[in-house]
Amino acid sequence: MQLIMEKIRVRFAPSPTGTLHIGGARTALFNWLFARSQQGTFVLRLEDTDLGRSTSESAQGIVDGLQWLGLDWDEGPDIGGPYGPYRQSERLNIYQEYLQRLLNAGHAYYCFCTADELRRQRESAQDDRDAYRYDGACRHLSADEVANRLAQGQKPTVRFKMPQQGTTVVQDLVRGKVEFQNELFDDFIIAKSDGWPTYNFAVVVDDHSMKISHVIRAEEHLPNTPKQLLIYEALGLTPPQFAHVSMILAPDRSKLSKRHGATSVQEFREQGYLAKALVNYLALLGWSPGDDLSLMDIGEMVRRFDLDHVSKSAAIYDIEKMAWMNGHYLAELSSEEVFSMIESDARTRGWLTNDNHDCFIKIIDLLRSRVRVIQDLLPSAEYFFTAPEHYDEKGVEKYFCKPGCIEKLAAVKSLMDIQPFTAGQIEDVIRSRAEIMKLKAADLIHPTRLALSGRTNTPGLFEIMELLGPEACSARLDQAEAYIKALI
RNA sequence: GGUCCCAUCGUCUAGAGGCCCAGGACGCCGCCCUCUCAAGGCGGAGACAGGGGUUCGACUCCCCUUGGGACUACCA
Repeated sequence: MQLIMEKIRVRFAPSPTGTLHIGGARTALFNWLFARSQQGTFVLRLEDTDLGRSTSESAQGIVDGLQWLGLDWDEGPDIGGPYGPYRQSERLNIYQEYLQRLLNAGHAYYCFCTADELRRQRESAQDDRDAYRYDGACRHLSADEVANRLAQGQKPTVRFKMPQQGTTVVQDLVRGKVEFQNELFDDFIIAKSDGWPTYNFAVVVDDHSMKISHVIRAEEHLPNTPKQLLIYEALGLTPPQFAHVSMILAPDRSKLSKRHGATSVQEFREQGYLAKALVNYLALLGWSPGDDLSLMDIGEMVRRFDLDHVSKSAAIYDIEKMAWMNGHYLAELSSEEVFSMIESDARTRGWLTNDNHDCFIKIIDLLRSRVRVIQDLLPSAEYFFTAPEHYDEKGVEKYFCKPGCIEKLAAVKSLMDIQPFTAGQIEDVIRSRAEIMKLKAADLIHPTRLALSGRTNTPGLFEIMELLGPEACSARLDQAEAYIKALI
């Protein structure tokens, strides 16, 4: 027997009240992967019914972030689609239509209690043993009474009439069967007094009218799901399938927030992380391909993605592993690609000029395996452009303060007329000189490195010397000699 | 407080009753390479939260405890 499956349609529905967090990015990624792996449709919907907090800048930031990650959508606010509009703020008439249906059928009612009254009730219930629930004061208002208050210009909210008994079962694709007692819920508000729907009502209307087949979203929405299910039922609609993915937590196991460092996609981007790395890392946070594979391009993820391997437990995000992955993807870029990513910064620093492009590429090749994020590359390249202003303290102690150091530096300096001045040549000459002096090559190399770069750890010394050129090398060796003499 | 979810190395995870005295990855440690630091290669330490069941057999199933998390708004 073959089941006729409806076309898979999923959505990512952020509220544009902030940046695209990595948690949201991962939810978007899972939806996207699911859609792409099932030949389904991925829709982007903006949940901007909170008029006070939603901003267009935030919406733009989210859109930019998704695009940067490479998560493209088939329908959305910018490109439209058959089930639009895709911005909740443009769907008021649709919500009102469904709201009216609920009102007419007696599944919802007007509530004239003010926000103030409600807040007071909630506060005084704080010390009680049980949870606060709306007392249903307006549930039984007569039709006349309602008409009267409406005529007076009072602006009511609309509440959903919660069944007082029975249980609602959420059949979750990652969590299995989850049951809720209806009596524990109160008559929650589905439309605010300004006429706009609240989240629990708007999602139902939107997911249904956009023909969403699978709702893949964060676990924090699981307790909302029974309310939504009851709305579907009251409306006589078939609900979509649900899959609640676990949360991403900060290293201290608390909910991710600004104090945990970079948490938004934008910040990672600015810090020099690669989209490929972020996508790969996020995919593995809460999902596993089933075998030992961990580095995957997005195509591989699409091929392997399935909801069965989405984990139920919360994941703590580990910046170390993220950085390692970034280093891996950084290594895969061509030098020119790395170059283009740091080009403007390099010009600003005055290091990149119109005629040192090739030299710059060589510097990138020397440094790239030594940094994990692109933004660290330039700061570690300073000595290629300016003579050291100070020398590493431990290095000074270890090399400069040792007897014979001046002689060693002088010996290297005497070699600066090497022809051609290439890494290979320089290495040959310095090594043989060390032999003549009955020294290990390292005895010449270490003080020279410190003299030229001010540091004890750098890429290969001979490559650095080639790029610096004989004049700069000589000058820096002189500078170091003067420094050492001043020490004594 | 109430409701719900979750629980394998420090972290991300594999594991769908015997294949597991538990596999991989990051990190950590050691070795190799080597002019240092990275990168790379090789090796090592490191976990089934606790207690009861069920079963010939439990990391896997059930219950309790403990611990974490989410929700409890005219936010989403």
